[in-house]
Amino acid sequence: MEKETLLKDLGARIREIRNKKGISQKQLAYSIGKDQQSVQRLEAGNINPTYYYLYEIADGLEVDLEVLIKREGADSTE
Amino acid sequence: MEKETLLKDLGARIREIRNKKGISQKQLAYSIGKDQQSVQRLEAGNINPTYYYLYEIADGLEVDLEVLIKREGADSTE
DNA sequence: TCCAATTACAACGCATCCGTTGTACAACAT
DNA sequence: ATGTTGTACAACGGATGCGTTGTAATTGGA
Repeated sequence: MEKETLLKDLGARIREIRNKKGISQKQLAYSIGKDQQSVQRLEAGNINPTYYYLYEIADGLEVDLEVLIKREGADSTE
Repeated sequence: MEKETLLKDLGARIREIRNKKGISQKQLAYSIGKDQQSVQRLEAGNINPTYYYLYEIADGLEVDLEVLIKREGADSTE
């Protein structure tokens, strides 16, 4: 799996969950002490977030970290 | 959850899985193109690894990324 | 005793994260 | 037309990731 694809997929999952919750990038960002622009870059797949950053996002979205991580059809040997 | 605690827990899980597989830090590191020292710092909880780094580690350990992430007794609202 | 393997810790340095500011554009309401 | 909200893109800069080198302590085998 290519790094760029991996990050874009992650961003897409985060965006999907956020939209499902009906909150804006700004609301999510502020709820965890960040800026709208930071969330935008994350969702766009432009950054490779740290573990703690992911933990904060999961917290802001009120989901378990695994939910952000889980890729459907994932295969550990790919 | 404190950042330091979170990283130490993550490192401990990675070490546990690696030991269960019976491979050394050096073997794991080399299998994913890294150095023993990098893995040592990760397991010690001294770094806050990126998403892609975790992905590589999971690959080297031949487990799903969720396995590294999953914390027993985890609560998204904590 | 000598040597290899494993793990740990510290320092250097380049690349990257990510907080922040500024800006822009579309959709919508007043 | 003006203001508001949501989203996107770029640049700056301090902080940190992490690859690398060097070193050292421990364990165990020849």
